[in-house]
Amino acid sequence: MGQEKGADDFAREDSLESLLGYQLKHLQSALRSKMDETLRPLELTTPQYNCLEQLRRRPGASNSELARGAFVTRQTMNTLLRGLQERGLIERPATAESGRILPTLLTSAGVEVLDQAISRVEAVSARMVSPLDDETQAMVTEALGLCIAALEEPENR
Amino acid sequence: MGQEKGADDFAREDSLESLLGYQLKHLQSALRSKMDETLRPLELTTPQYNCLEQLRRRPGASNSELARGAFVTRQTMNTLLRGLQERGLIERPATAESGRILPTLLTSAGVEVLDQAISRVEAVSARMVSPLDDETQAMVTEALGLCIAALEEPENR
DNA sequence: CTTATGTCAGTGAAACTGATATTG
DNA sequence: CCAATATCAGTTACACTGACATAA
Repeated sequence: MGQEKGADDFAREDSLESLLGYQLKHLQSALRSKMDETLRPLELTTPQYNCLEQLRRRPGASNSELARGAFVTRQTMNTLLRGLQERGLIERPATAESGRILPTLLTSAGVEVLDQAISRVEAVSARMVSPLDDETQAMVTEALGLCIAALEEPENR
Repeated sequence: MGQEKGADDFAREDSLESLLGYQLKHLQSALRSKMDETLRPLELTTPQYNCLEQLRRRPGASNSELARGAFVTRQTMNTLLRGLQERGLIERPATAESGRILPTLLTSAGVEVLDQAISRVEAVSARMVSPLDDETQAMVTEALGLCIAALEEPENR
């Protein structure tokens, strides 16, 4: 069957900008697949992992804080958190000590699962960037950061 | 309120590789938001746009072909196509001429909507890459391509 | 009064897996 | 028999908007 087309062939003969957008989508899709795959044995999805991983770095974060870090609404994050709480991976006080914020913490079970998850995800991550030397990697990261800023800056005001 | 945290602050003090993954997610999220926003007046979602745009470059593509190009399953693409067909933006023959492939084509209404969509999306795309000179842009695109290949190559076989 | 938070409710587009039929 | 296609059916994790109460 000669007419088999790899996914990449679809992007050819197009402008440079849209190619970058396409590559972005392609890479994100591939990364998401591999992450889901490597996390499946732990019964974690990628969004769940991201949530736990954020909590490792920011213990006691609030729901809204986590939502911002994951680029979703409070409501969406709340759904994620409830699932993780039911599984005993995180805990939140029933009532707020001050204000409305309910600081979220990893349970020991959560830490345990997360540790395994991290090592698996790191392997995927390392594989992804393996073709890039440190300099290139840093440059790409910086370039992406510039793109983010350009998209997010308020345009006319 | 001094403890307000921008989304970026969450990624600090972490390894270089995961930072790239995080930037990737962040940029993709921002791009998706802006695209949805700019496409909303046309009542198109980003996946729908991607589907139409693919059809512009590959008129007569089959469902499976489009699915591969969008990194989704045939079933998912089929759902998208049905929606677009009901709106009269695409057309597919009711029966296959040969084999089971039903070649999909843009209708004139589809072309019309797509033209408007493209110019809007191009504006977003241009804004995204505006901080990068052509050389950097090309290098980033190439680097991302290498990452994709590294993730997708069969590992142990 | 304004802003940020948590949460309930409803909804929805998009993704998945599984199974079936057909064609080459 | 095998591989690729199309498609039906069912499910689900995520994501959204809207609304409301509460706290600073």
